Amino acid sequence: MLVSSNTMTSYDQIMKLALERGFYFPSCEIYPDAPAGFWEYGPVGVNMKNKFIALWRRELIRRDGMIEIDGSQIMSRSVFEASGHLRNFSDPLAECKNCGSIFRADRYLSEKLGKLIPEGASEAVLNSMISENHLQCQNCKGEFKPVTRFNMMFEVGIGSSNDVAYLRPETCQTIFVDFARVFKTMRGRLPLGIAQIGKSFRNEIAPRQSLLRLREFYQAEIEVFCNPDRLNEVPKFDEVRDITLNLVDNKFHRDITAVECLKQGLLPNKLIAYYLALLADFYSRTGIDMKRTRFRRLADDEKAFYSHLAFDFEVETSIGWLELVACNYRADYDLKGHSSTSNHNFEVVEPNDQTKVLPHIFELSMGIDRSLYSILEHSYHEDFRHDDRVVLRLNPYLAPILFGVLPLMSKPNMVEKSRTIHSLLRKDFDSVYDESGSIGRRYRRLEEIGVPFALTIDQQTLVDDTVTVRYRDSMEQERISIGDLKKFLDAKSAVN
RNA sequence: GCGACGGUCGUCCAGUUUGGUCUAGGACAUCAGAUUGCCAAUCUGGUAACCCGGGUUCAAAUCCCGGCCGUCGCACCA
Repeated sequence: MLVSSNTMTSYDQIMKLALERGFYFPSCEIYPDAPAGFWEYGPVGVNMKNKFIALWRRELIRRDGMIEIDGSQIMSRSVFEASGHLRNFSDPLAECKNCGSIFRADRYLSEKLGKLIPEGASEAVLNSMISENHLQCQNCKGEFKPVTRFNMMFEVGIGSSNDVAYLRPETCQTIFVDFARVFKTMRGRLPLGIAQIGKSFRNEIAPRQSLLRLREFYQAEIEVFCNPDRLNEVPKFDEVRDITLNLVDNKFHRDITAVECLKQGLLPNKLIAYYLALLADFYSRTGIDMKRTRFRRLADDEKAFYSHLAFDFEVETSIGWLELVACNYRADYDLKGHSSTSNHNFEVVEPNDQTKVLPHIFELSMGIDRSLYSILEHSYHEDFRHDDRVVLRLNPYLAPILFGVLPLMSKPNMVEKSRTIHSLLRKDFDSVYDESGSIGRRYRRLEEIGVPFALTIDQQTLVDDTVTVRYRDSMEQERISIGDLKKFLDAKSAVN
């Protein structure tokens, strides 16, 4: 039993580990004009990210029979006319002429005047309201410049004529735009999940806290296309009915199962219950402490403009509750929009009764970067019994490196044997070879980046072809013959 | 974006108050050699930094201005 604690794990400790060991670090850091909100994954981080994605594919995509696409990051202007992002993905801003403070014009007005400002109020309307009511900056009593709109999308110019296009602010638009072709060519049937992993781009005003609020970030999105009249026809629901969802609406329903949520009317239908449970099941395999997670039902004023019903999957971290996944019932908002803008027909035929239906969409929009941060924080332990060693207790299938090969002594015959053993395994697993420093130091180095196993080559190896396997968490050891190592490592790195 | 505070080796910190032996120091980490040989041992040696630009000055890590970045608060988070 590991005597340890991660109750003290802080953002700063994870940041330090990330910088020192190559998980992630600031983009363009050698130049003084490096903009905020852009971060790179180093060698260790990228391995972990790839493994997280592999787990996502295994536990969500393949498990549920979803299909996956990979689209362009730059998309045409029309896409965002149809999606509503050109209209809604921007805020009217009022800037003080004097001190430069910026306020959201509509909210500022409604706060100061005590009345509701309509969502789509034009700049002209907002300007005249400001001047009629003689509103001044609340910080310095300065006057406001005319209201401008700030859109969070990055604009790019295409070709020599610089035609306007945008970096996608969410990956899911590709899935909507491609839906008709993908559904047809893959002979789809509702309900069908179409998924995508990729980068999205948002011009955040104040990016902060490394991976937690980025301007360029990874999303893993799943769009479930469904028949709105058949949201309770989900035979697979029984597989997940007993999975725990910590649901929060106006009160916390801790340890409530998916099936109980349905019975109590906390979730509206089986389809939503099924996918929330699937998501919870996935995260329970990442090493995140599920006792420190919740599904929070968003109030109407918190929801995105396209969302009819929204649950955030949140994780408790040292800096508070962090949104990892947005689960939105988008209804027919997207396909309707793309349909009318493009004149493309997105209806599909239900095979059993030949009715035409415009699918509704339930979406699971996962932030990969935040997920990885949360896994790191929940996995970070200090072992007070052994010199406060830092142990990253990652599940083997998420560990950036599965094992290290270590000669006990740097004697030529032992080094040679170790290299031979490593070359037997290195193509099948992410691994390192290390002969530098004392054996204890090398163990410590490995466990800090979550390497679950160390294979130590000693005198006995040279005699009987066995190695010592040392376990990261318990520090226990056992002897395994070289011929069995691949099978052993396969078994140990399997998802359970 | 506003405000407050800050930015020195990979990481953490000393040095800035009062400009000058700072040719920038330490710890940890890292590399090489010696030694040891199953849990961060020891010894020796090495690599490695004043965020960027401008200004003041005989002289700037240190003072001033601007920018960039970071932390926190406000605002924002579709």
